[in-house]
Amino acid sequence: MNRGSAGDKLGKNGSRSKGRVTLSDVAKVVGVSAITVSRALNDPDKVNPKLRVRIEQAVSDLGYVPNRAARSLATSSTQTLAVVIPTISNAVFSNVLKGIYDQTAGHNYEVLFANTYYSLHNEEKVIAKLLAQHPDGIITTGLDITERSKSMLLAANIPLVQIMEVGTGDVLDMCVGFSHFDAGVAMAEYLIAQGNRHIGFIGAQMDFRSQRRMQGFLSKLADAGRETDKYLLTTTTPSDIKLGGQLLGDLLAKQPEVDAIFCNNDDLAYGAIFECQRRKLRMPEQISIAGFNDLDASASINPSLTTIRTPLYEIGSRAAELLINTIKGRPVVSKTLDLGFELIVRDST
Amino acid sequence: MNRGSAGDKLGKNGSRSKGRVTLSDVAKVVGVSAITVSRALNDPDKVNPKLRVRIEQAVSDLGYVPNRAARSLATSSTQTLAVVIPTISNAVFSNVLKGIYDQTAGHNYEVLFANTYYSLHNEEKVIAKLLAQHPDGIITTGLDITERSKSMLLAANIPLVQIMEVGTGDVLDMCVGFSHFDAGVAMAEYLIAQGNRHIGFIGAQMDFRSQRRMQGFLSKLADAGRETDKYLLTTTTPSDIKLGGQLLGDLLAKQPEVDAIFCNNDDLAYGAIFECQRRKLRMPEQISIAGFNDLDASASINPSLTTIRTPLYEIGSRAAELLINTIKGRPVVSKTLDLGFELIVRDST
DNA sequence: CCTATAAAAGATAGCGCTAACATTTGGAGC
DNA sequence: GCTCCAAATGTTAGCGCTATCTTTTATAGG
Repeated sequence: MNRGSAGDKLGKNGSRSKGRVTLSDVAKVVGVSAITVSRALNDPDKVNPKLRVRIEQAVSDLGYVPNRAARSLATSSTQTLAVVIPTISNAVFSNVLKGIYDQTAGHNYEVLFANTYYSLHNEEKVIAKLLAQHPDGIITTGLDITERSKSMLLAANIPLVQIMEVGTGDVLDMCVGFSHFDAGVAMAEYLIAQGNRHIGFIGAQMDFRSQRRMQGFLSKLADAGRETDKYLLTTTTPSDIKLGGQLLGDLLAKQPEVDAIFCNNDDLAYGAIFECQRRKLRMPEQISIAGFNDLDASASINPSLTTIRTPLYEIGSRAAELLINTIKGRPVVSKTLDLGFELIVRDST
Repeated sequence: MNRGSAGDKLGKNGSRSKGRVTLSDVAKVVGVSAITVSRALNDPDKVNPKLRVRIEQAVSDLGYVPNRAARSLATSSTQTLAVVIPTISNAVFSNVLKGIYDQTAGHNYEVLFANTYYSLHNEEKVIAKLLAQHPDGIITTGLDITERSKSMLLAANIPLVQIMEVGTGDVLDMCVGFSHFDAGVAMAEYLIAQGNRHIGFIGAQMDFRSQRRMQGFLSKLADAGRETDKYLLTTTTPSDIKLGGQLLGDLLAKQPEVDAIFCNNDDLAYGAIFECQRRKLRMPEQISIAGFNDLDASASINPSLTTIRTPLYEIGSRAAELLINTIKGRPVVSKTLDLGFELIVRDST
């Protein structure tokens, strides 16, 4: 049996429907009213068990699939959550997204997501686009948003969770993350305590959270009376592994005495380690390399990478949980969740 | 006149609605009918430019956001594509997904996706769930599906693209990918031509496509009169970097003479390379390592990894393109697209 | 001025579902 | 038998939008 060309948008009967089985088709077959079938499916306790069985049989015989658009229109609830992240092609956010999906899967919510590619202007556009779907709740990344985004989100009047960081700026509604500034501080403290003398920082992308990590890092270095600008190298180019090697090379060319580098993220750190390997620089004897996020490869690379483990999956699942609880009217203990971070010391420092 | 008396039972703002701005709110403000506002937004050429400007102004003043559920119901088109992939937490599929998103972003389609976690049973469930959203088209991964999945997909009567591989089994509708068997053959040919004597294979997950790669690889080895089972080590455990190191260790323990290994995917290859580094095995002099997919790190790792580049992003974008063209009734030249693969020779072999 | 025709705007009627209210049914209790 | 009440089912009226058809208004030509 062939599938028929997708061009026949209107059913054979010329009606506007696609000729799909509807609730009233089922109702007709069973000999009851449509609302009874609706109840049998959505609130089974309210229909006579015997009838219910007949209805379920008919639903299955006819292959009835509820039309969620119609349901949404009638209930003004879409059972949909919207998610705004910078980019899916970054393991950081695919981990977060996985947390969101695993959490929602059991709750019959659909997830819609969109990438901003780290642009606030794109963010406005995708927020508008996602809100047009009238999601029951929305997750956005970061606390830095434009006024326009803010007013759209507030006007939507749905629960909102801002993820990835806490402790900076205004939280519009709810918030799940950790302090990037503190993470930067923690790494600086550690590298200082390890006895490194010329401590550097390399960063790419330099979105708001990267900047906060850097600020925390530099503020601690300053407190300890260390150089801050001298061993600093950043770019707004999107981060990748190759770039880590280049930045390390550039920094070493300028300041060969640098003996420890905090890389903005693990990808850059991998690139830096590979470059050190090529230059036959012994880690950590000649140079220490540290990363951020504790992605998969960090434990296996040689030397294994000292990094900061961030609760990515948990951020996603807790944010989705908060959203769902709020939507369902369940009490929410705290509107802001600081999930912290953990310094993972390995062989690279 | 306005809609007044009929709705009065439900209070002014209709207690069922969420008090959002609707088309008729905009229409009232501008002093035209709702359908004119609808046209101004969806088919601007059909309304007088001056009026259109006033309508657009009112839309913006009121912060009107169209309700897509209502639109879907009226048009019986959801402007939604469904995507079924094994797991988002695998760079392979996040690349594919990115291609899908970038392609759909310009076409005002929403994307719904679900993970099967490599289980055919989960796949049935997520297909049912996604179809309940009445997507206008659907993308699924692989050609191996259950009868139940197949009949649901056919019953939905929407365009379908099966992605990731071509040339095996029955294509239900359309298909975009490449031949995993041929990729395995190509790698075997290359490793043989390089003069390796004891050529092995390590694999994890071992989903259908992994198996096909392995079959192609082994069949070529067999053709060349080489050992096939002796240097073979696979597991159904999900693949990750650490596992690559373990499998390499296990294989070397059994067969220390192995001098080349084709790893099921780049992640395993990275783990294998890291393990070789720790064992101070010189690559490629003592052992050659090859991977599959050409992920980001492959060009930077030491030694850089010989691998097979697969058109992941392109698979996603071409699949989405096919779907959209079919939905819009545009002619589709070919229902099956073999995008091929490319052997990337680097320093690890 | 009129008609002819195109362009612009409106009226009406649903899409498929469910909230709210209305009615019927089946027992329990007297 | 009857009343009373809860459980079960039904009726009605939209949710917000657009397909379709109809009417009005602008434009042109004679």
